Amino acid sequence: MSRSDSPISNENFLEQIINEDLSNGFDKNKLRFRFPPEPNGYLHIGHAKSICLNFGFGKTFSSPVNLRFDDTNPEKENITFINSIKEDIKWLGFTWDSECYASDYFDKLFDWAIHLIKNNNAYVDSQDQETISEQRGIPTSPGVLSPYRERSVEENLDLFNKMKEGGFLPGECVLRAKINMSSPNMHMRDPVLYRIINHDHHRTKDKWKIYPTYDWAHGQSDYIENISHSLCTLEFLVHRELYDWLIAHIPKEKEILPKQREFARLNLSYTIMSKRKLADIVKLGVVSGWDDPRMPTISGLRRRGVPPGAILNFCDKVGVAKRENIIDYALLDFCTREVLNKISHRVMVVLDPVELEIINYPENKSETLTAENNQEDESYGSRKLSFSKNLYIERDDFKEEANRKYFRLTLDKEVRLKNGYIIKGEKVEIDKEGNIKKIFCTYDPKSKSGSGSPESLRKVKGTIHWVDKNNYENISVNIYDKLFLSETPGENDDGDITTQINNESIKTFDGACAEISLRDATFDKYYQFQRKGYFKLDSKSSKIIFNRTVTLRDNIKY
RNA sequence: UGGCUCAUGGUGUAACUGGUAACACGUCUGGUUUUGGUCCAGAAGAGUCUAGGUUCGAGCCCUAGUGAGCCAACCA
Repeated sequence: MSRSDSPISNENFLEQIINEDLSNGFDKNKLRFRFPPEPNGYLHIGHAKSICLNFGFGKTFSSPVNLRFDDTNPEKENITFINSIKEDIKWLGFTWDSECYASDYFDKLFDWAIHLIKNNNAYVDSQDQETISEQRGIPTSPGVLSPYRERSVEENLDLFNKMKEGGFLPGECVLRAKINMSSPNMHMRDPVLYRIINHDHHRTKDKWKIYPTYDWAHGQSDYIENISHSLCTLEFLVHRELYDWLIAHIPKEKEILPKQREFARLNLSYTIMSKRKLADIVKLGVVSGWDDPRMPTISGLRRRGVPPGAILNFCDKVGVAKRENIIDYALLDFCTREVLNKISHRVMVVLDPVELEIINYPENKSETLTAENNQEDESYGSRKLSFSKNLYIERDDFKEEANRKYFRLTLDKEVRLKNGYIIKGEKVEIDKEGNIKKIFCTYDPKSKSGSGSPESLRKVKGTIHWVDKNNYENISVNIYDKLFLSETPGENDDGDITTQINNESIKTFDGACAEISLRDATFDKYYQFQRKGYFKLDSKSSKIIFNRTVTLRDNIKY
């Protein structure tokens, strides 16, 4: 097969690395990956990239993927976050092999720390944080050695045990690896392995007074779990030297030495990925919560109506590489529409209603029309629509007069009522303020949709949606816009993310009129309000409230 | 007067062991259409940060610049 017609999509650099390892003799059955979130917040679209990457490798190599909570900082972590993380991963459609916790390895980690001490590779430093930080120096010049660096093994053992027993206050002392205070890599300048934290842990409760740092816990957890490839974002690249050093200095108990490799994190235009800043706008009440439909969290996107498949496609299209990137939000919208177009139930909803009366339609007549639920897929069936003399149409679907680029209803021109008849605007009733009160039209009785009559086959320029004034459901609709004003809000906020907030990011239409079928709207369905966009029933309300997921692609050129 | 990483159309990602740039989004045309949606057809848009070098030939290799990012938490 020639290169040009190869169906194989290009593998990213990480997949190439794995394939190289395989061709160098690494046993395919020993491949194992992991997704290691810290349970200190909700997962966002950036995490989705990492999830898709790791679980994606799990699929392409038929390898297990662990879900491991990096729970080494009890002050910031809690069970709520753990539960939300698990829910989000499941919703995306992935299944983890083992559910692991770094905290499960605290005993092991402690033993290995003793091992380091005994081998003169770690020591207890009795200086405060500020002093240690000063001694570490700056990247361009070497640091200075701690005066406690040469304590005897016995003394270190003694002090470390005392740390464990709660014999010291937080900040009084730490356990440090003894590596190289002149390394150009700051992380090699005797990094802290353990610190004292007086805080109950959500799993180990009050068992521990000391907690391992990220560097001490992460690589070792990978090692314990037999992770073959530990994939993380670029900012951890400088940690790799330490990652490898620590694994090289603990007892050799495992066959597989995990390999850390780094890729660029996802950035999305007009949004922030910083968990801290996301937590800030939640705390400040800028949004209603982590799952506010405007949030870039998985739960926010879910509530907004973005289907999991769209997120998966998006992560696939975004690619994996090592350079800084800002993905155009339009790509996410495209992925969302792409799947929603196939699966959504079409319905008619008038967001901003104005009355339309059909002059020549019999006064007390009412008829039932049939409409397809999804022209992309016949299996979605059809539904009944009620039609009568008085209807509601969208206020901006009418203009008394307009140029020929305007395809909607005007006086003297014909348009089709979707699934109904062809009508012609005749006159308008205007109130004292000059607002259109009511529109009058005539209809062609022979033009009924689907009747097959010559009249019904007539070409008209526009089709508008409508709802029967005598038979509709009043609903509320949330229309969302971007939460942030700037394309790169995190870079323009001068430390205060609230300065970047778009105050018009939500508009609610409480007087929307929906066809009656929406009385039976369900949470599991995705809807398209024809000509208006894709909508999802809000999962947090008992009333009928719809959230607009995304508009339809719009090509209007006036 | 540090170390490391990166640099390809507007955005993102490709280009096998070097053979003069591809795909997707976006943009623009036209067609179809009972959603200004979908679908179909097509177009514009980079000569690969700069300067040298190696080579018959370089986006790919080398050197030097330039620009961007990361690192000096007892966060992850």
